[in-house]
Amino acid sequence: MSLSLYDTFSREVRSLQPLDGETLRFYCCGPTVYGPAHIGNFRTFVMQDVFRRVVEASGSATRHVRNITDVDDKTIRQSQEENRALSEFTSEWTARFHKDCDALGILHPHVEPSAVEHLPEQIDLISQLIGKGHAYRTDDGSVYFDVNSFPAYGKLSRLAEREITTGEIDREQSDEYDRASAADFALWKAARPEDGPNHWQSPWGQGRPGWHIECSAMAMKHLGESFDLHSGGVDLVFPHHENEIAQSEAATGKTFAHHWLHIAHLTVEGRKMSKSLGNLYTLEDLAERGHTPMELRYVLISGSYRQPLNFTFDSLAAAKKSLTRLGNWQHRLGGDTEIHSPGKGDFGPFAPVLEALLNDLNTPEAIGRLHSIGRKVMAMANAEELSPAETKAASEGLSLVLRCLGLVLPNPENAPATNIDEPPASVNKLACERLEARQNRNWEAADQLRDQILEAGWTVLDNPDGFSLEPLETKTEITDHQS
RNA sequence: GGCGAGGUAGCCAAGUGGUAAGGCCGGGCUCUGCAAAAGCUCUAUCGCGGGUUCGAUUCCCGCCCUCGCCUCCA
Repeated sequence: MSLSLYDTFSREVRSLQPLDGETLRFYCCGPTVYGPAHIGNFRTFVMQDVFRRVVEASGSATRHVRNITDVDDKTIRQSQEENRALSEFTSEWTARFHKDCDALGILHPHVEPSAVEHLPEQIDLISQLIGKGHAYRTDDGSVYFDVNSFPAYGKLSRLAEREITTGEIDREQSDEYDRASAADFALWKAARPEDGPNHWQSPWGQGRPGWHIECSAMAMKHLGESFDLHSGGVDLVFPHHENEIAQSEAATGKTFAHHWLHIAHLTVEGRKMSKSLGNLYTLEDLAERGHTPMELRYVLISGSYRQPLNFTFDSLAAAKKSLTRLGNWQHRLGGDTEIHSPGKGDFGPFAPVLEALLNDLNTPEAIGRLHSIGRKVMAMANAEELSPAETKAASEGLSLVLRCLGLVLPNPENAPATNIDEPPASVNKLACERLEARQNRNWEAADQLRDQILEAGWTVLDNPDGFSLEPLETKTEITDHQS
């Protein structure tokens, strides 16, 4: 069974099968590494990860390329401001990105090309475009793509149906880069003083590549001139992906990507994320509030990728509870807890979950089915109504589902892992006394001791082996502002 | 203004031409000395007004509201 997936280009849900019959080749626009990625960025990367996992579960191999944008306006400006070498600056943020991705259980792409390491490929592509009359050099040594030379321009974003705001070019841009038509976009940008040492030799003089060209060059290098699917956030539909199509197809005459996957944006508490609103959260910000990356992952896949998703701290708390519950199930059924890709397998009683995922990556439906099927299966398991074979099937099915979703669940046996603080000896002593009182069935004394422990700022929880102590929730509410 | 998406229970969020998945919260119950945890269970007629239909939340029209993109933001 293959995946049906909405295609931005044709605007319909289409069955997705590898062009070469074997390996589904796809390209994801990666991060610009000039700072920490925020949870909105991660929605895209997490959904792309689920996409890959589902394709692999459906039986296809994949070849996943995701770039690192390490040479552009933002990386150059920021590194210059910090007085640091571009490569040092970007490799630091690249490392941070990798760390975050790992924490979120995002599989590593098979190839992760860096823009600055693919300058020859980009220059070559630009040369081809000039040669074929699709691009021109300006007096300052920049090169632009001539949009008028490519009649199909705008077909992805249906630009023809829009009112193009020509003439409304940013003043600063038009002063510095002298393009012929407002719609034309830079393939190569001539060096500017403020770029510092960040310019490279080209047939058109010192400069650096434009933003869009890197993806065309790297995608074609690592996936071929024509490949299965291209993906990114919705904001990339125009102009980034539109421009990629124009550059690539003008150069090769072939269809660039056969399917376009775009992930809708994340809003935060009902509002667009922005620096001025102070709601651009990073994984670090969430960690400071006591939330784990997996909780975020769960939230990010709890809505349809085609719809804007509203992130709230309540949903993060809900995710924690759900994960705990799923973790209990997995523990009781005894499945494995690896993060790796699912591959093809028998989903057993959880087959309807895979079905939901194959239906345009319907992750909310899948999660709903996971819960309702899981509840039934666990009820039977608890009533000891499952044969060993059925238990095994359920266990394997659950593991496969979790791997499709990329969820790594908390193990109830190491449950209080969040509690790093050791209780002071005095509190511990009170708790021991309370245990003794309980063993003597002296409930009054036990309750009194619990009150004392509470006053000391700790909660005592009874369990079969004795007790555990947890610090009282210091409710740092969400009222504090981001700086 | 152009293009696009959407308004479903306190919150998040699916879905269907035949009277609405799931999660969280809340209520009730079971278990437990009490708690906690866990388990069970209850809770919506789908923005407003028309229309098509035997029947619409699901299709069409109008209105109100929200949101995204419109040149380098995932």
